[in-house]
Amino acid sequence: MAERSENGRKNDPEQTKEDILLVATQEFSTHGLAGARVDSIAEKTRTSKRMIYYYFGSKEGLYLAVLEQSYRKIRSLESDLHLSNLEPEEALRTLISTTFDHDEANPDFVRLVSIENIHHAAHMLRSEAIRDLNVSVIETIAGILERGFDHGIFRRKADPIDIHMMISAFCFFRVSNRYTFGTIFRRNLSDGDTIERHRGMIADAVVSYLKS
Amino acid sequence: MAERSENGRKNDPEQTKEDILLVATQEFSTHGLAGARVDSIAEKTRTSKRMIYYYFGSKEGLYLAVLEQSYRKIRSLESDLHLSNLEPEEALRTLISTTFDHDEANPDFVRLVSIENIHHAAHMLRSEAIRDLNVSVIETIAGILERGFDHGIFRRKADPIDIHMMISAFCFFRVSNRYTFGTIFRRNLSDGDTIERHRGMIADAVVSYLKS
DNA sequence: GTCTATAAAAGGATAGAC
DNA sequence: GTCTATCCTTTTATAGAC
Repeated sequence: MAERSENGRKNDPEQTKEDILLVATQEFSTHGLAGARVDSIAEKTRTSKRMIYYYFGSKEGLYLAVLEQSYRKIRSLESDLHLSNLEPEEALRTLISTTFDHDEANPDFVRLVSIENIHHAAHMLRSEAIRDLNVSVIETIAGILERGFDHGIFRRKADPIDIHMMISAFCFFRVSNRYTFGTIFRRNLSDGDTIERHRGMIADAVVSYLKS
Repeated sequence: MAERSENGRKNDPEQTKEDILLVATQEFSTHGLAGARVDSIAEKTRTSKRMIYYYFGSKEGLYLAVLEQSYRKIRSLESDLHLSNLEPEEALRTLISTTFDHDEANPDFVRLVSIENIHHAAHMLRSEAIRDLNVSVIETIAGILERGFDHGIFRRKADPIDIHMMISAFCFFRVSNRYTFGTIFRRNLSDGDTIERHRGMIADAVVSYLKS
Protein backbone atom coordinates (compact mmCIF):
# COMPACT_ATOMS: atom_id res chain seq x y z
CA MET A 1 0.00 0.00 0.00
CA ALA A 2 2.86 2.38 -0.69
CA GLU A 3 2.05 6.01 -1.57
CA ARG A 4 3.10 7.25 -4.97
CA SER A 5 5.38 10.16 -4.10
CA GLU A 6 8.92 9.57 -2.92
CA ASN A 7 8.61 12.15 -0.18
CA GLY A 8 6.05 10.04 1.63
CA ARG A 9 3.27 12.54 0.95
CA LYS A 10 0.29 11.35 -1.01
CA ASN A 11 -1.29 13.41 -3.79
CA ASP A 12 -2.03 16.74 -2.23
CA PRO A 13 -4.27 19.03 -4.32
CA GLU A 14 -3.55 22.14 -2.25
CA GLN A 15 0.15 21.51 -2.43
CA THR A 16 -0.05 21.00 -6.18
CA LYS A 17 -1.96 24.24 -6.66
CA GLU A 18 0.48 26.15 -4.49
CA ASP A 19 3.36 24.73 -6.47
CA ILE A 20 1.79 25.79 -9.76
CA LEU A 21 1.01 29.27 -8.46
CA LEU A 22 4.55 29.80 -7.25
CA VAL A 23 6.08 28.87 -10.59
CA ALA A 24 3.41 30.82 -12.50
CA THR A 25 4.02 33.97 -10.47
CA GLN A 26 7.63 33.83 -11.51
CA GLU A 27 6.81 33.17 -15.17
CA PHE A 28 4.14 35.85 -15.54
CA SER A 29 6.16 38.50 -13.74
CA THR A 30 9.15 37.77 -15.94
CA HIS A 31 7.44 37.56 -19.32
CA GLY A 32 4.11 39.30 -19.00
CA LEU A 33 0.71 37.78 -19.66
CA ALA A 34 1.09 37.10 -23.37
CA GLY A 35 4.80 36.33 -23.09
CA ALA A 36 4.36 33.67 -20.42
CA ARG A 37 4.27 30.09 -21.69
CA VAL A 38 2.05 27.47 -20.12
CA ASP A 39 4.53 24.82 -21.24
CA SER A 40 7.37 26.56 -19.41
CA ILE A 41 5.32 26.75 -16.26
CA ALA A 42 4.41 23.08 -16.49
CA GLU A 43 8.03 22.04 -16.98
CA LYS A 44 9.18 23.84 -13.86
CA THR A 45 6.37 22.35 -11.82
CA ARG A 46 6.47 18.91 -10.30
CA THR A 47 3.16 18.27 -12.05
CA SER A 48 2.00 18.42 -15.68
CA LYS A 49 0.35 20.92 -17.99
CA ARG A 50 -2.86 18.98 -17.79
CA MET A 51 -3.17 19.88 -14.10
CA ILE A 52 -2.87 23.58 -14.81
CA TYR A 53 -5.95 23.39 -16.99
CA TYR A 54 -7.63 21.05 -14.54
CA TYR A 55 -7.27 23.51 -11.68
CA PHE A 56 -7.25 26.90 -13.35
CA GLY A 57 -9.21 26.35 -16.56
CA SER A 58 -7.09 28.54 -18.81
CA LYS A 59 -3.97 30.59 -19.00
CA GLU A 60 -5.94 33.67 -18.06
CA GLY A 61 -7.52 31.87 -15.13
CA LEU A 62 -4.06 31.03 -13.87
CA TYR A 63 -2.92 34.61 -14.32
CA LEU A 64 -5.88 35.86 -12.35
CA ALA A 65 -5.18 33.39 -9.55
CA VAL A 66 -1.57 34.57 -9.44
CA LEU A 67 -2.68 38.18 -9.26
CA GLU A 68 -5.20 37.53 -6.51
CA GLN A 69 -2.73 35.62 -4.41
CA SER A 70 -0.15 38.40 -4.73
CA TYR A 71 -2.61 41.03 -3.57
CA ARG A 72 -3.84 38.83 -0.74
CA LYS A 73 -0.30 38.67 0.60
CA ILE A 74 0.18 42.40 0.95
CA ARG A 75 -3.26 42.96 2.35
CA SER A 76 -2.27 40.98 5.43
CA LEU A 77 0.98 42.89 5.88
CA GLU A 78 -0.56 46.32 5.95
CA SER A 79 -2.95 45.66 8.78
CA ASP A 80 -0.52 44.42 11.46
CA LEU A 81 1.27 47.66 12.13
CA HIS A 82 -0.52 49.28 15.07
CA LEU A 83 0.63 52.78 14.37
CA SER A 84 -1.94 54.60 16.49
CA ASN A 85 0.27 54.40 19.57
CA LEU A 86 3.13 56.26 17.91
CA GLU A 87 3.32 60.03 17.62
CA PRO A 88 2.24 61.19 14.13
CA GLU A 89 5.61 61.81 12.48
CA GLU A 90 7.02 58.55 13.79
CA ALA A 91 3.91 56.67 12.69
CA LEU A 92 4.19 58.11 9.19
CA ARG A 93 7.87 57.29 8.92
CA THR A 94 7.20 53.73 10.02
CA LEU A 95 4.44 53.32 7.46
CA ILE A 96 6.68 54.70 4.72
CA SER A 97 9.55 52.38 5.63
CA THR A 98 7.18 49.43 5.54
CA THR A 99 5.93 50.31 2.06
CA PHE A 100 9.47 50.93 0.90
CA ASP A 101 10.77 47.62 2.21
CA HIS A 102 7.79 45.73 0.88
CA ASP A 103 8.30 46.90 -2.70
CA GLU A 104 12.03 46.37 -2.48
CA ALA A 105 11.49 42.82 -1.22
CA ASN A 106 8.75 41.93 -3.70
CA PRO A 107 9.82 42.78 -7.22
CA ASP A 108 7.52 40.05 -8.56
CA PHE A 109 4.51 41.81 -7.11
CA VAL A 110 5.63 45.15 -8.50
CA ARG A 111 6.08 43.66 -11.94
CA LEU A 112 2.68 41.98 -11.86
CA VAL A 113 1.06 45.31 -11.04
CA SER A 114 2.92 46.91 -13.95
CA ILE A 115 1.71 44.15 -16.23
CA GLU A 116 -1.83 44.54 -14.99
CA ASN A 117 -1.64 48.24 -15.85
CA ILE A 118 -0.52 47.40 -19.37
CA HIS A 119 -3.81 45.54 -19.62
CA HIS A 120 -5.79 48.47 -18.21
CA ALA A 121 -6.41 46.55 -14.98
CA ALA A 122 -8.95 44.44 -16.85
CA HIS A 123 -8.43 41.31 -14.74
CA MET A 124 -8.37 43.21 -11.51
CA LEU A 125 -11.72 44.74 -12.42
CA ARG A 126 -13.21 41.30 -12.94
CA SER A 127 -11.95 40.05 -9.58
CA GLU A 128 -14.08 40.94 -6.59
CA ALA A 129 -11.35 39.69 -4.31
CA ILE A 130 -8.97 42.36 -5.55
CA ARG A 131 -11.47 45.13 -6.21
CA ASP A 132 -12.69 44.99 -2.63
CA LEU A 133 -9.14 45.38 -1.45
CA ASN A 134 -8.72 46.52 2.07
CA VAL A 135 -8.13 50.22 1.73
CA SER A 136 -7.20 50.39 5.38
CA VAL A 137 -3.92 52.12 4.48
CA ILE A 138 -5.96 55.18 3.60
CA GLU A 139 -7.73 55.18 6.94
CA THR A 140 -4.42 54.74 8.70
CA ILE A 141 -2.90 57.67 6.84
CA ALA A 142 -6.00 59.79 7.36
CA GLY A 143 -5.73 59.21 11.10
CA ILE A 144 -2.07 60.12 11.20
CA LEU A 145 -2.59 63.29 9.15
CA GLU A 146 -5.46 64.39 11.37
CA ARG A 147 -3.59 63.82 14.59
CA GLY A 148 -0.53 65.52 13.18
CA PHE A 149 -2.51 68.54 12.13
CA ASP A 150 -4.29 68.81 15.47
CA HIS A 151 -1.00 68.59 17.34
CA GLY A 152 0.41 71.38 15.20
CA ILE A 153 3.11 69.09 13.78
CA PHE A 154 1.82 69.22 10.22
CA ARG A 155 0.84 72.60 8.84
CA ARG A 156 -0.69 71.26 5.65
CA LYS A 157 -4.08 69.57 5.32
CA ALA A 158 -3.37 66.94 2.69
CA ASP A 159 -5.58 64.34 1.08
CA PRO A 160 -4.67 60.88 2.44
CA ILE A 161 -5.01 59.20 -0.97
CA ASP A 162 -2.64 61.78 -2.47
CA ILE A 163 -0.12 61.12 0.26
CA HIS A 164 -0.44 57.40 -0.25
CA MET A 165 0.14 57.94 -3.95
CA MET A 166 3.24 60.01 -3.34
CA ILE A 167 4.70 57.31 -1.13
CA SER A 168 3.70 54.48 -3.47
CA ALA A 169 5.01 56.30 -6.52
CA PHE A 170 8.50 56.63 -5.11
CA CYS A 171 8.72 53.14 -3.63
CA PHE A 172 7.15 51.48 -6.66
CA PHE A 173 9.10 53.35 -9.33
CA ARG A 174 12.45 52.45 -7.79
CA VAL A 175 11.60 48.80 -8.39
CA SER A 176 9.42 48.93 -11.50
CA ASN A 177 11.75 51.20 -13.46
CA ARG A 178 14.98 49.82 -12.09
CA TYR A 179 16.19 48.60 -15.46
CA THR A 180 15.55 51.57 -17.72
CA PHE A 181 16.57 54.07 -15.07
CA GLY A 182 19.66 52.06 -14.22
CA THR A 183 20.62 51.81 -17.88
CA ILE A 184 20.24 55.50 -18.64
CA PHE A 185 21.84 56.85 -15.48
CA ARG A 186 24.25 53.99 -14.91
CA ARG A 187 23.10 53.53 -11.37
CA ASN A 188 22.23 50.34 -9.52
CA LEU A 189 19.08 51.04 -7.52
CA SER A 190 19.32 47.80 -5.56
CA ASP A 191 22.70 48.77 -4.19
CA GLY A 192 22.76 48.79 -0.38
CA ASP A 193 23.77 52.42 0.16
CA THR A 194 21.27 53.64 -2.41
CA ILE A 195 18.48 51.73 -0.69
CA GLU A 196 19.32 53.30 2.67
CA ARG A 197 19.51 56.78 1.21
CA HIS A 198 16.25 56.45 -0.70
CA ARG A 199 14.39 55.06 2.28
CA GLY A 200 15.29 58.17 4.25
CA MET A 201 14.68 60.44 1.33
CA ILE A 202 11.03 59.62 0.69
CA ALA A 203 10.25 59.88 4.40
CA ASP A 204 11.95 63.27 4.67
CA ALA A 205 10.21 64.50 1.55
CA VAL A 206 6.73 63.55 2.72
CA VAL A 207 7.28 64.90 6.20
CA SER A 208 8.76 68.20 5.04
CA TYR A 209 5.92 68.55 2.54
CA LEU A 210 3.36 68.17 5.32
CA LYS A 211 5.24 70.56 7.56
CA SER A 212 5.57 73.28 4.90
CA MET B 1 1.89 58.43 -66.32
CA ALA B 2 -0.57 58.61 -63.45
CA GLU B 3 0.69 57.99 -59.94
CA ARG B 4 -0.70 55.00 -58.09
CA SER B 5 -2.11 56.60 -54.94
CA GLU B 6 -5.40 58.47 -55.03
CA ASN B 7 -3.97 61.28 -52.91
CA GLY B 8 -1.64 62.31 -55.70
CA ARG B 9 1.44 61.20 -53.70
CA LYS B 10 3.59 58.52 -55.23
CA ASN B 11 5.05 55.69 -53.17
CA ASP B 12 6.82 57.38 -50.34
CA PRO B 13 9.09 55.10 -48.28
CA GLU B 14 9.53 57.56 -45.42
CA GLN B 15 5.84 58.15 -45.23
CA THR B 16 5.16 54.42 -45.22
CA LYS B 17 7.65 53.84 -42.42
CA GLU B 18 6.21 56.67 -40.38
CA ASP B 19 2.76 55.26 -40.86
CA ILE B 20 3.85 51.81 -39.69
CA LEU B 21 5.68 53.25 -36.68
CA LEU B 22 2.70 55.27 -35.61
CA VAL B 23 0.35 52.30 -35.69
CA ALA B 24 2.96 50.02 -34.09
CA THR B 25 3.55 52.44 -31.22
CA GLN B 26 -0.12 52.24 -30.45
CA GLU B 27 -0.25 48.45 -30.71
CA PHE B 28 2.85 47.73 -28.63
CA SER B 29 1.94 50.20 -25.92
CA THR B 30 -1.54 48.70 -25.67
CA HIS B 31 -0.64 45.01 -25.73
CA GLY B 32 3.00 44.72 -24.80
CA LEU B 33 5.75 43.16 -26.89
CA ALA B 34 4.47 39.58 -26.91
CA GLY B 35 0.82 40.62 -26.89
CA ALA B 36 1.13 42.86 -29.94
CA ARG B 37 0.08 41.26 -33.24
CA VAL B 38 1.90 41.98 -36.47
CA ASP B 39 -1.31 41.19 -38.32
CA SER B 40 -3.22 43.80 -36.32
CA ILE B 41 -0.57 46.40 -37.04
CA ALA B 42 -0.65 45.61 -40.75
CA GLU B 43 -4.44 45.86 -40.88
CA LYS B 44 -4.46 49.33 -39.38
CA THR B 45 -1.74 50.53 -41.72
CA ARG B 46 -2.39 51.66 -45.25
CA THR B 47 0.26 49.17 -46.31
CA SER B 48 0.69 45.40 -45.84
CA LYS B 49 2.40 43.00 -43.45
CA ARG B 50 5.04 42.34 -46.07
CA MET B 51 6.27 45.92 -45.79
CA ILE B 52 6.72 45.65 -42.05
CA TYR B 53 9.19 42.83 -42.59
CA TYR B 54 10.69 44.60 -45.56
CA TYR B 55 11.52 47.69 -43.51
CA PHE B 56 11.99 46.39 -40.00
CA GLY B 57 13.06 42.79 -40.48
CA SER B 58 11.14 41.30 -37.61
CA LYS B 59 8.61 42.01 -34.92
CA GLU B 60 11.43 42.78 -32.49
CA GLY B 61 13.07 45.08 -35.00
CA LEU B 62 9.84 47.01 -35.27
CA TYR B 63 9.51 47.18 -31.50
CA LEU B 64 13.03 48.55 -31.19
CA ALA B 65 12.33 51.17 -33.84
CA VAL B 66 9.21 52.22 -31.96
CA LEU B 67 11.16 52.49 -28.73
CA GLU B 68 13.95 54.52 -30.29
CA GLN B 69 11.57 56.93 -31.92
CA SER B 70 9.71 57.48 -28.64
CA TYR B 71 12.91 58.29 -26.79
CA ARG B 72 14.13 60.55 -29.57
CA LYS B 73 10.99 62.63 -29.18
CA ILE B 74 11.48 63.45 -25.51
CA ARG B 75 15.16 64.07 -25.87
CA SER B 76 14.43 67.10 -27.99
CA LEU B 77 11.87 68.47 -25.54
CA GLU B 78 14.16 68.53 -22.53
CA SER B 79 16.86 70.66 -24.04
CA ASP B 80 14.81 73.70 -25.12
CA LEU B 81 13.98 75.07 -21.70
CA HIS B 82 16.68 77.67 -20.92
CA LEU B 83 16.25 77.54 -17.17
CA SER B 84 19.55 79.16 -16.25
CA ASN B 85 18.02 82.64 -16.41
CA LEU B 86 15.40 81.84 -13.80
CA GLU B 87 16.02 81.96 -10.08
CA PRO B 88 16.60 78.43 -8.68
CA GLU B 89 13.20 77.66 -7.15
CA GLU B 90 11.38 78.97 -10.21
CA ALA B 91 13.67 77.01 -12.51
CA LEU B 92 13.04 73.83 -10.57
CA ARG B 93 9.28 74.32 -10.57
CA THR B 94 9.33 74.91 -14.30
CA LEU B 95 11.34 71.77 -14.91
CA ILE B 96 8.98 69.74 -12.73
CA SER B 97 5.90 71.07 -14.52
CA THR B 98 7.45 70.16 -17.85
CA THR B 99 8.13 66.59 -16.77
CA PHE B 100 4.67 66.32 -15.29
CA ASP B 101 2.95 67.59 -18.41
CA HIS B 102 5.07 65.45 -20.67
CA ASP B 103 4.12 62.20 -18.93
CA GLU B 104 0.50 63.22 -18.71
CA ALA B 105 0.46 64.00 -22.44
CA ASN B 106 2.34 60.88 -23.51
CA PRO B 107 0.80 57.78 -21.96
CA ASP B 108 2.08 55.70 -24.88
CA PHE B 109 5.64 56.58 -24.02
CA VAL B 110 5.07 55.81 -20.36
CA ARG B 111 3.60 52.44 -21.21
CA LEU B 112 6.45 51.57 -23.55
CA VAL B 113 8.93 52.29 -20.79
CA SER B 114 6.95 50.05 -18.43
CA ILE B 115 6.99 47.31 -21.04
CA GLU B 116 10.70 47.74 -21.56
CA ASN B 117 11.21 47.29 -17.82
CA ILE B 118 9.23 44.05 -17.90
CA HIS B 119 11.89 42.89 -20.34
CA HIS B 120 14.74 44.07 -18.13
CA ALA B 121 15.53 46.88 -20.57
CA ALA B 122 17.08 44.30 -22.88
CA HIS B 123 16.28 46.17 -26.09
CA MET B 124 17.31 49.51 -24.70
CA LEU B 125 20.68 48.02 -23.80
CA ARG B 126 21.17 46.86 -27.36
CA SER B 127 20.36 50.27 -28.80
CA GLU B 128 23.19 52.78 -28.77
CA ALA B 129 20.75 55.47 -29.75
CA ILE B 130 18.88 55.06 -26.50
CA ARG B 131 21.75 54.10 -24.24
CA ASP B 132 23.60 57.29 -25.11
CA LEU B 133 20.53 59.24 -24.14
CA ASN B 134 21.09 62.87 -23.44
CA VAL B 135 21.38 63.02 -19.69
CA SER B 136 21.29 66.78 -19.83
CA VAL B 137 18.41 66.85 -17.35
CA ILE B 138 20.86 65.80 -14.70
CA GLU B 139 23.23 68.62 -15.52
CA THR B 140 20.35 71.05 -15.51
CA ILE B 141 19.20 69.86 -12.10
CA ALA B 142 22.74 69.84 -10.76
CA GLY B 143 23.12 73.47 -11.79
CA ILE B 144 19.86 74.49 -10.16
CA LEU B 145 20.69 72.69 -6.92
CA GLU B 146 24.11 74.28 -6.75
CA ARG B 147 22.86 77.77 -7.36
CA GLY B 148 20.04 77.27 -4.89
CA PHE B 149 22.41 76.06 -2.23
CA ASP B 150 24.85 78.92 -2.80
CA HIS B 151 22.06 81.47 -2.60
CA GLY B 152 20.91 79.96 0.67
CA ILE B 153 17.53 79.01 -0.79
CA PHE B 154 18.06 75.26 -0.44
CA ARG B 155 19.50 74.00 2.83
CA ARG B 156 19.99 70.44 1.67
CA LYS B 157 22.77 69.21 -0.63
CA ALA B 158 20.95 66.57 -2.65
CA ASP B 159 22.12 64.26 -5.40
CA PRO B 160 20.73 65.46 -8.75
CA ILE B 161 19.96 61.94 -9.96
CA ASP B 162 18.01 61.25 -6.77
CA ILE B 163 16.01 64.44 -7.27
CA HIS B 164 15.36 63.52 -10.88
CA MET B 165 14.17 60.11 -9.72
CA MET B 166 11.83 61.59 -7.17
CA ILE B 167 10.27 63.83 -9.79
CA SER B 168 10.08 61.08 -12.41
CA ALA B 169 8.64 58.58 -9.97
CA PHE B 170 5.69 60.79 -9.12
CA CYS B 171 4.97 61.95 -12.67
CA PHE B 172 5.46 58.50 -14.17
CA PHE B 173 3.47 56.54 -11.59
CA ARG B 174 0.41 58.73 -11.99
CA VAL B 175 0.25 57.62 -15.62
CA SER B 176 1.73 54.12 -15.50
CA ASN B 177 -0.37 52.94 -12.56
CA ARG B 178 -3.46 54.90 -13.43
CA TYR B 179 -5.60 51.80 -13.90
CA THR B 180 -4.77 49.74 -10.83
CA PHE B 181 -4.64 52.77 -8.57
CA GLY B 182 -7.85 54.11 -10.00
CA THR B 183 -9.58 50.77 -9.55
CA ILE B 184 -8.55 50.28 -5.95
CA PHE B 185 -9.10 53.83 -4.75
CA ARG B 186 -11.95 54.69 -7.11
CA ARG B 187 -10.22 57.81 -8.29
CA ASN B 188 -9.72 59.10 -11.81
CA LEU B 189 -6.17 60.38 -12.05
CA SER B 190 -6.73 62.05 -15.42
CA ASP B 191 -9.45 64.25 -13.96
CA GLY B 192 -8.70 67.96 -14.48
CA ASP B 193 -8.73 69.05 -10.83
CA THR B 194 -6.60 66.09 -9.80
CA ILE B 195 -4.04 66.93 -12.44
CA GLU B 196 -3.79 70.53 -11.22
CA ARG B 197 -3.47 69.47 -7.59
CA HIS B 198 -0.84 66.84 -8.33
CA ARG B 199 1.24 69.17 -10.47
CA GLY B 200 1.50 71.58 -7.56
CA MET B 201 1.99 68.81 -5.06
CA ILE B 202 5.14 67.27 -6.51
CA ALA B 203 6.70 70.71 -6.95
CA ASP B 204 5.93 71.68 -3.35
CA ALA B 205 7.22 68.35 -2.07
CA VAL B 206 10.56 68.60 -3.86
CA VAL B 207 11.06 72.24 -2.94
CA SER B 208 10.16 71.75 0.73
CA TYR B 209 12.43 68.71 0.83
CA LEU B 210 15.36 70.78 -0.44
CA LYS B 211 14.57 73.61 1.95
CA SER B 212 14.33 71.35 5.01
C1' DG C 1 -6.05 13.42 -9.67
C1' DT C 2 -2.56 12.49 -12.82
C1' DC C 3 -0.19 11.25 -17.15
C1' DT C 4 0.98 10.94 -22.42
C1' DA C 5 -0.27 12.11 -26.79
C1' DT C 6 -2.59 15.03 -29.93
C1' DA C 7 -5.79 18.28 -31.84
C1' DA C 8 -6.74 22.96 -33.15
C1' DA C 9 -5.62 27.45 -33.81
C1' DA C 10 -2.83 31.45 -33.86
C1' DG C 11 0.67 34.13 -35.33
C1' DG C 12 5.45 35.18 -37.15
C1' DA C 13 7.68 35.01 -41.30
C1' DT C 14 8.39 34.36 -46.46
C1' DA C 15 7.63 33.21 -51.72
C1' DG C 16 6.97 35.07 -55.81
C1' DA C 17 4.53 38.10 -58.95
C1' DC C 18 4.27 42.88 -60.53
C1' DG D 1 8.46 49.14 -53.19
C1' DT D 2 4.28 46.78 -52.82
C1' DC D 3 0.69 43.09 -52.88
C1' DT D 4 -1.65 38.34 -52.13
C1' DA D 5 -1.32 33.91 -50.70
C1' DT D 6 0.80 30.58 -47.91
C1' DC D 7 4.14 28.09 -45.10
C1' DC D 8 5.41 26.35 -40.72
C1' DT D 9 6.50 26.85 -36.03
C1' DT D 10 4.74 27.80 -31.67
C1' DT D 11 1.39 27.48 -28.24
C1' DT D 12 -3.10 26.97 -26.11
C1' DA D 13 -6.13 23.54 -25.02
C1' DT D 14 -8.22 18.72 -24.80
C1' DA D 15 -8.94 13.46 -25.37
C1' DG D 16 -8.68 9.40 -23.16
C1' DA D 17 -6.28 5.92 -20.39
C1' DC D 18 -5.14 4.73 -15.57
